[in-house]
Amino acid sequence: MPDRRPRADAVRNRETVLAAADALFTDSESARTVSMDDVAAAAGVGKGTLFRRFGDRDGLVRALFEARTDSLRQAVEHGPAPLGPRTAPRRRVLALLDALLTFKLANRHLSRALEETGSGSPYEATHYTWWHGTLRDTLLLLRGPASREDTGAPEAPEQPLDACAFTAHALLAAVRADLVEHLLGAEGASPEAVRAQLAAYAARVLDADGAP
Amino acid sequence: MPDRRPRADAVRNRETVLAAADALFTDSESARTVSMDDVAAAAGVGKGTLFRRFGDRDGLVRALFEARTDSLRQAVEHGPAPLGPRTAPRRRVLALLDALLTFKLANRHLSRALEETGSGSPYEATHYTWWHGTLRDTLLLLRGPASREDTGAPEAPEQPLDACAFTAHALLAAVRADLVEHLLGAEGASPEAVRAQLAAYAARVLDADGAP
DNA sequence: CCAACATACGGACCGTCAGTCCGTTTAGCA
DNA sequence: TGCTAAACGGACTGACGGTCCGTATGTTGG
Repeated sequence: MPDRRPRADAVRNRETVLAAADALFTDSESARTVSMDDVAAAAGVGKGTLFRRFGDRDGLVRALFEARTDSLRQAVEHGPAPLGPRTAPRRRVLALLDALLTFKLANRHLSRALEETGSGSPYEATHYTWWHGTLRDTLLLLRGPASREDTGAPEAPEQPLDACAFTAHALLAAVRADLVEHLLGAEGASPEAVRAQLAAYAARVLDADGAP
Repeated sequence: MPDRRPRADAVRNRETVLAAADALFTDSESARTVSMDDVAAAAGVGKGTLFRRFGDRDGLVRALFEARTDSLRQAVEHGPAPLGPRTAPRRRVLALLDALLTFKLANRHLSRALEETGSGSPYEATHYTWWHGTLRDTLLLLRGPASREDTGAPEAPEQPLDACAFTAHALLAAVRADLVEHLLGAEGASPEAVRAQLAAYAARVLDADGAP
């Protein structure tokens, strides 16, 4: 009883829908103005097909986001410096943040859609927990393996809330899509200015990190 | 043709609605599960009344938030140290962040409702721009008056994106309602732990702030 | 090449919800 | 007490996310 490969028209439609949704999102001001009917119509596909493929609105946005994000993720997980895992921690943290910010700058609307469309908070999304885990682990390295028995009492598998985890959250919060959008839009900042400010900010956080 | 004072039943209803909405929000898991019909029913008031008073969903949430936030705002604008304007900058920044976080810890659901219900981004909301302005100005003082004749450079009303403004955004992002909720909920942190982590994080940012 | 089956398709349909409209009620005033 | 402007309430509308099911089509075994 082997699982058959998916039908040809199915995969074709999947691509069509993804492309249509992408175009719609990047063209529209707010992601909320794009309805599922719009996507279906733009893709020349029935609504049923849309929901069958992606489950719900969230699923569509997630699928699109993952497709666009895949190469970045590869680079972080297996690539060379400065994003890859063999980079020196401090440099890598800065590179990770800059890469994430750059992606959001280039895909503002999609990123906003992802963060605001979630039925729950964006913090439950697997892509967030992945970024957070990666960043936290790198911060842990940066801080040095020495100070690592303190956070948890020897027998406490549940750390209350370790400093690296919080720092990772706080740094990621600084590149949230709606903030980025606001800086670019209402505050009229250039992408380069935002990147420069983030880099300076992150450097300040890191430089103070080791020394209490 | 003086504007008459509002009718007695109108103000009574306003309070009733606000109280009902507050109760509903704090009881419900996600603010999105509270419909306007729910509020109207709980307040024992017609839907028309609700919308006449508050304009739309956003208006209701904003009104409620402002009512709950008012005393804090007073304390920041005119109160004594550590929140008031006469506090030493470093101490005041820490106090502001802690006060804001404490408020969000105590009013999780309302705060989340405020941030996620906005038709636009939360960054356009006046309460955000107020917090951001206050924080930025205090950071400016902290950094020293030296580097500061530029803001109102006679001919440059548009600064590109100054470091204090960005830092203020980044620090405020660390206390966003959904992050706070996540830390408390999914990560099981205690309110005190979150406050401690935020204080430590902010201190790191500030201590590095002066020295490039 | 054909038949039969699994899979996918489409769009009518449903429930919910924000927001509107308008006929009715009532507070406030002279 | 009677008049009027203000407020009230709830039926109604339009839009949207999501479901259902009869129909069409790619795929596979004979």
